Amino acid sequence: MTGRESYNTKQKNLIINTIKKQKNEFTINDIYDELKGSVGLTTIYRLVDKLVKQGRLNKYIANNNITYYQYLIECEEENHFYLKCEMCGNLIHIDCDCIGELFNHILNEHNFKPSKEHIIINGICNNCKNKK
Amino acid sequence: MTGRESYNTKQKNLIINTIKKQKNEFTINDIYDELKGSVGLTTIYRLVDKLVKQGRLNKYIANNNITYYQYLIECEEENHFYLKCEMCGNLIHIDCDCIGELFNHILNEHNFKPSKEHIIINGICNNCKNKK
DNA sequence: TTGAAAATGAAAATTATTTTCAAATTGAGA
DNA sequence: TCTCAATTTGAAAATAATTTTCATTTTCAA
Repeated sequence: MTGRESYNTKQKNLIINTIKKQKNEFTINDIYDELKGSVGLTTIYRLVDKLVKQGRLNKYIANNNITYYQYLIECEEENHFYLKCEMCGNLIHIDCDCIGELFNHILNEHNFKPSKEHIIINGICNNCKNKK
Repeated sequence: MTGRESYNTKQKNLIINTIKKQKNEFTINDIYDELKGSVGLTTIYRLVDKLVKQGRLNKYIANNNITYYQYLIECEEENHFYLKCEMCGNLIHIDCDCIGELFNHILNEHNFKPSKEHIIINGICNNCKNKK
């Protein structure tokens, strides 16, 4: 029984809702632009940081050297597997045994225990492939 | 026939050699510390950036929020697949059909064309698993 | 209610990275 | 070997991103 861990606030709800509304990747500034006047920049940095530590957001540096975040679907499955289209930016959540099979293979054949975490593979989605 | 593309310099060689000597991930400062007096910080930033763009270095933000780089093995294979131990930091290059099979599966079953690039899966290596 | 813990946000501080620009270096061709 | 334009370098300045500080406000269990 340690002290209280967290309080609910208007700002937290606003930030989380705004994050969930983002189609794909987003930056700190995307969120700030929508919430200017309601939530301070510092608060956004703080909550986003916490979400990254909790594994609910993926943080990465893109080719253009900008730091992006992606909201990752919450579910009970152990391995989350995503395909990310480099053209349209879509993040496609895959629910398929293939990733579990790969992980088993790695465990058994390569003696390596993969972390249960989000795997993102980049490429081109079907839509964009046909457009070209 | 455009003009010359690149000149060889003492500094470039020093930086590349120092990068190759790093055991695993490294920071800009790791390189700078070794080359202080011989190469300026700006020059290191510039070459490392170029190597990232060429795909010879992997750049990422770790949990501690520090930007790390990893030297990736140069080879002709299309898909480079690595296992990275979260305990000892070892980066293990895997030469196995499993990743090609996964990529074929993604292409055929999920209608998505994965990029031919470096895939890194985190976890715990056999050595460290046994130590615990 | 009350009050201790947690959260907020503006400003300041810090840190990482990029730009600028004058000087030095490179290397192909004369 | 010399020349010279293109490239590279690096110190300093500028910029941009992120974190810290701290006084104030909010939350929520008792």
